[in-house]
Amino acid sequence: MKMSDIIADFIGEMLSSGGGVAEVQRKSLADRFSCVPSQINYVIETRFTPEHGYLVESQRGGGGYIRIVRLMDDKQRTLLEAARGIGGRLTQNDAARLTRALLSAELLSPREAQLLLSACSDGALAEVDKADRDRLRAAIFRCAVMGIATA
Amino acid sequence: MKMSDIIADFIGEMLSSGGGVAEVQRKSLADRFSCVPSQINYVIETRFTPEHGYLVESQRGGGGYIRIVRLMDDKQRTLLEAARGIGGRLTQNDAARLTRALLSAELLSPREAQLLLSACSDGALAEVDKADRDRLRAAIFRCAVMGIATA
DNA sequence: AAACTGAAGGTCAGAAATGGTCAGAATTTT
DNA sequence: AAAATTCTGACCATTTCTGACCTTCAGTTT
Repeated sequence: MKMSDIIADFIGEMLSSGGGVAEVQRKSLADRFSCVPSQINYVIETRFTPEHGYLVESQRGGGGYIRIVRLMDDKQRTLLEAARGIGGRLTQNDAARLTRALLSAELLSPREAQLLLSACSDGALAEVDKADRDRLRAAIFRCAVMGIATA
Repeated sequence: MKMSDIIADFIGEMLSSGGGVAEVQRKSLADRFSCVPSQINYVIETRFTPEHGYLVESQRGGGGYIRIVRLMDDKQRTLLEAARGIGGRLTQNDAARLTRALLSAELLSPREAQLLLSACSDGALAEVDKADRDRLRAAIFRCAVMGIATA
């Protein structure tokens, strides 16, 4: 198997386990596969292009990175799945985590994420009994996400 | 995570909890993050510029400080006013009307409008007593709009 | 009032840490 | 053998971080 394929597979794994987002450092990856850094560029340029359904962002300098995002063709479908996956209760932390995930998968814009989070924050639900909050939060979150998924 | 990002986040937190204003001392901040003071300048110069919507004032000498102020643009201000204008109760119809208004004023995108409306729809609040719904809806709506206005 | 002093903050050049590009060599496929 | 693909390395660009040196301000001393 060619090195490029091995590296591409590795990135594919990262994408799967990372919910569609993989962030790597060029040098580390190159070291791991004992190749030259530009090899990583080659792999990305030949297998993770927009035509293949990927989006790549990178940042140079200290702490730099290369982030590969799998664009889902049917974002709405994924959103819908996410909404269905929400259980009967949702803590504020869980809501934040889920929102971050949807955000990094680019299923929501930053503003939409903020809107969603604020709408089901403890602040918004202040007048609701603590015991009921997480259930209500789950309902609001689910409805909101389904709302835009089926719009 | 890069030091610059960590420091920027810290300042962001201060801005949020400080209602859009954060006042720091360069040396203390640098000490807290074990970096050189000019690093603080770097962070401010790269992430809290006027282009990013911030205003920075500083004062040298004893008791000196650096104050970072988050500026709101007109849209944010208008959104905030809209949020403040929401009374203690909001019917689903009123929510829809208000949302349409914000939408046609281009203060919200269609998706944001849909998200907002779904989040405080009767569907989302099904488990809440009818008598309480409009009050809760007002709270959710207000929080959500303020959330994006002050993001 | 003027000078001094110590405590801030400001600037800037350069080092360090990453990622990007591209021409050409090596290898594989046709 | 020709064409296409893969790999490498030299050189470039960008971002972050550091430190030496500079400026300003408030309070204290003369």
